[in-house]
Amino acid sequence: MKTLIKEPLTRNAKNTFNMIIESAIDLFYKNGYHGTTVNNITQDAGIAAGTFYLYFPSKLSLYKHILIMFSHNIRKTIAANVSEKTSRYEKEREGIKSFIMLAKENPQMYNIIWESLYIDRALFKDYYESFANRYIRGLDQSVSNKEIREIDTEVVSYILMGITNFIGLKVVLNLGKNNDDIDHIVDVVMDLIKHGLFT
Amino acid sequence: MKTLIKEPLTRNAKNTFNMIIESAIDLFYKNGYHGTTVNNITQDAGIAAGTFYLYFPSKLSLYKHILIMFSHNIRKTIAANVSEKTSRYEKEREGIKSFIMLAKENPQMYNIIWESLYIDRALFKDYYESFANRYIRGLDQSVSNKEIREIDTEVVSYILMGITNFIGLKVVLNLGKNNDDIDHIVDVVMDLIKHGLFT
DNA sequence: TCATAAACTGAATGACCATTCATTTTATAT
DNA sequence: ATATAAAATGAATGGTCATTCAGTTTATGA
Repeated sequence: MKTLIKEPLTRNAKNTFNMIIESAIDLFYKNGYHGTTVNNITQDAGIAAGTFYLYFPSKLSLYKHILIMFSHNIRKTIAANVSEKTSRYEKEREGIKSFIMLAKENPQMYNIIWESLYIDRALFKDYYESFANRYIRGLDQSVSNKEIREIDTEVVSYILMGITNFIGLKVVLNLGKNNDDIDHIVDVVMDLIKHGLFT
Repeated sequence: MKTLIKEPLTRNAKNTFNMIIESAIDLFYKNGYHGTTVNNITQDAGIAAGTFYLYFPSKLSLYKHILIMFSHNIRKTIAANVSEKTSRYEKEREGIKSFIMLAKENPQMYNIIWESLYIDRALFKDYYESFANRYIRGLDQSVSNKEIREIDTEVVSYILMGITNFIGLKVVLNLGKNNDDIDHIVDVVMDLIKHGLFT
């Protein structure tokens, strides 16, 4: 793969580089990848069309760069918050809550990551498989600790990612009602995970 | 909204109409909506480009028509299978399994529905909100029956949709391992929903 | 101050693609 | 057999858009 970006060298260039990224995040979110032209991005960033290609070899490479940024960001944020908790229950609660808060604060992130399924399927698969693998490792450890019951942790990791993602979707797109009280939503999730659904 | 389609009248025309839809489903799945041209579709269907516009006023209207077809199909299939079961537990199991089997057999369905988020956000919101509303109604009834604990059924409906969708995603995209034994996967889901995750 | 490299410009290019329409072919009903 | 409506054709149109490039401006360091 060709290099994704050409690093800006000077202070001014770094600034231009960042403005391109910020405009792109905003426009990809609002109008989607295909609904956003390179000229839209450069106009929004207040630069000439050609300047774009000083830093990114193509529109796709910019998209990939943004995806990788988000991916790092999510992992770092969640890992930092989760590591402060000790019990598996608290770790799980914190992981779910961190993700939903992140999604709520950066709705762009959410949309852009999912869209990768329609831009570069391999990228999407990679993203979720590596996310799942980290999850599985944590769950396996908790099974050893006897904090979690003996259960297929691979399937469980997709179950938990599914819950978190759809709750995030609900909050970000404001599906249904009551999307402001994140703590209540997380409580419901934890209640179900702890006690099950049935009487 | 302009009408989505112009109904074909004769036997031959119905055939042409169906070939357009089949080719489109296949190509939208393989290359995405934006990666598929109307000429791709007509070539695959073995007809002239102009013929397309006898039945669909635009590429988007074809996409919407397909989405509505799938939506009906999913609801009808799941509703039929679920109605054969009596207990909430069995209904839930059947609903999850039916969806995953459907997704496995029609991986196109899956991809095309999610892509609506990037083609027409209102369509996507509509799809999931109305799906959730049906789910909520069923859950509320089971709460009345005392088959399900007192719990926020709206949040629960998104939790369950999230689980089903991500498990479906895993199976369809073959994420991770062990994606052939659907019964085992459904067992894990039901185990978690019944007994919770923790010791 | 001057030379050099880095940044930047924006009009032009060429490929792509949804949609149209004048014309032809096919099926049907009397 | 003939008239009529329906179905089908496919080249042409017009607009969009990623990308290029020849030329200009700005910053830096000796």
